[in-house]
Formats: sequence, structure tokens, C-alpha cells
Amino acid sequence: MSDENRSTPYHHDPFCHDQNRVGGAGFPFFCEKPAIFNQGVTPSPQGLHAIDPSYMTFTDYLHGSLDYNTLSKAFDMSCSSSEVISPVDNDSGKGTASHEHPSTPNSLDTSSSTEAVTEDSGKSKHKPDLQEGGCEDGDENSKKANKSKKKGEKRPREPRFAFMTKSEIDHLEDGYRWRKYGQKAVKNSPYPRSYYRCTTQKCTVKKRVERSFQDPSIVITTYEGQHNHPCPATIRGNAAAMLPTSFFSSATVGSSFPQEFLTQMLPPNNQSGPNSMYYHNIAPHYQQQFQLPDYGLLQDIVPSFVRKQEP
DNA sequence: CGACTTTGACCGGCGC
DNA sequence: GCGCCGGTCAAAGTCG
Repeated sequence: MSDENRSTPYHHDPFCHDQNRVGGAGFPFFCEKPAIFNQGVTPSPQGLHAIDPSYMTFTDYLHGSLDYNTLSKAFDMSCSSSEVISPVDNDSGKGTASHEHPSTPNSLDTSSSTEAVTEDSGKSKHKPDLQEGGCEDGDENSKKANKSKKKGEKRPREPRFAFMTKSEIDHLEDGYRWRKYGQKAVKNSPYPRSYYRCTTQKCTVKKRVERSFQDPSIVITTYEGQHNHPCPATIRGNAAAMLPTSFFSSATVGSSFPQEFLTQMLPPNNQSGPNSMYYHNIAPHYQQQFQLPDYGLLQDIVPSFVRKQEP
């Protein structure tokens, strides 16, 4: 076990205020300002949106407080920027985030060190529900048999949300507590993929963490499911410790916990075109708008979100 | 001693 | 049917 993966290696500023640091262990949306702006994209205050209370946060998503419809809407946004966002190929592995943008070579470089996208859960590779239920016929096959309970039933795959982050640290701190339950070598990648599960009881949220084989400095994190509990960091207060004090004085913070404003993805306010994703960080000057390059509407990329909002 | 990581094995889905 | 591959389990090991 490397120290980098230990749960709380954060004695540094997760916001990457230190320009010398490459990435950080903090939640990625905090840390990417330097990389984003390195591309010469210098956001001016005028070009940024005011923070709207209607914005949903990434944490909202993780907490399950937003529905698919909302999320879908959030992604159906406009664009005006030249920044590129790379969808992370679902099902992973194969390609995660690397091969899908031949025409946008900078999609993986440091042009946008944190990129978010929802993953399509549409692929048919489902596993039976292992978490609960279905342990009826005490089949001999012992433990392994447990895995295959509920045969024939396909577990509806949880919605996924993936993003890429430029970071030296594999396991990015997001305020939740995770237990690693597996690690696998990934085909076509020299870097293994790690599997984490939320340690909170009854919370089935999982996440996968892997490095882009094209750009090892990029970490691809995929969340699956939505937390059904408050962020443990709220209780422990360790995430708060990660935050610079100046952060708390931000007008956007309010009294809620940092997780509540880690990342916010803006619904299409008044801007622009269909092919963009927009997410911003807490601080207005962190905001950045991204445009989907080779893709059509986001719904084409994440059909699951579109499907799910239809009853 | 509890929480967590490591790691090899297993399982199911998918493509050929 | 077979092999590949992603995902998961669980025993053993590690850490604080």
C-alpha cells in the first residue's frame, strides 16, 4: 500500500494554490485551476456566470439529491468556449478516456485537467445484485455462489459519473470514506484500476480509479450510484481542514459543508449551444465552460440519463 | 483490535 | 463453446 492511497494524505492545500504542485489529492474540481488556466484560457469575471442557487452540485449528485432529469438538464448546456471536454468511455476500461478523441489531441493533455462526464449505463454487461437479497437456496457452492444469486435478473446499473483529473494522487479525496475492494489490471493500460466502495452501511456507491495510459498524469475517476447519507467528512471535519480559510469566506460557501460546493454543474442558464458541458468550481474565477468537440448532444453520450428521466 | 489494503481466484457477460 | 475481460469476493496482511 502506497502512502498516496492512504485515506487522508492531505496536509497540503487541495486547491492547488501552490502552483508548483501538480494536481493534488483534494477533490479534483478544486485543484485544476492551474492546469486549466495554463492553456491560456484566462477567464475574466465578466465571462463567468454568477453563482446561481439553482445550480446543482456534484455532491448533490453523489448524495442523490438530484434526479436524472436535473442532471440531464445540467448537461444539456450551451457552449461558447473553446475548451474541450472528453467524455470518459464507460465500460471502462477499454478505452477510458483516451482513444475516443482522435480528433482532439488536446483532450487528454493538460488542457483541461478535470473533465466530467456521465457514463452511459446502457451497455448490457450487468451483474446480478450482490449486495442484498437472493440468498435463498443455500447452494453449496459456498461463497462464490453468493455472487450469482438472482440469476437472470439484471441489476439496473447505477448512473455513473466520470471525470478526469490531473493528479499525482490516484485516490482523490472527496469527503467520503472509501474502502478498496479490488484492483485489476486493465487491458491496454499499464496502470491498474482500483475499485472502491463507500464504507457507509447501506450505501452502495462505488467508484473506480484508474490512470489514463495516454497521459499518466491524468486520473480517471468513475462514480457509480448516489450516496444516501451525508458526507462523513461533515462529521469528522477533515474535509473542512482541507480547505483554505479563504474558501470559507467565499460568498458561495454559506454555512453548509464544503462538500456542498465542491463542484457545481450549471444548468444552461442563458448561454448557449447544445454541445457543451459546463461546470464550475466554487470560486467564480474557477469557472470554466467546456465544449464537446466531436459529439452531438450530450444525450448521445449519456443516453442513460435521458432514458431515466422518462417514466 | 478494528479498519483498511492487497491479491489471487472466481463469476458472468460478451464477442468470436 | 470457448476465451477474454471487467468486476467482485474474501482471506491474509498491514497499519494506527
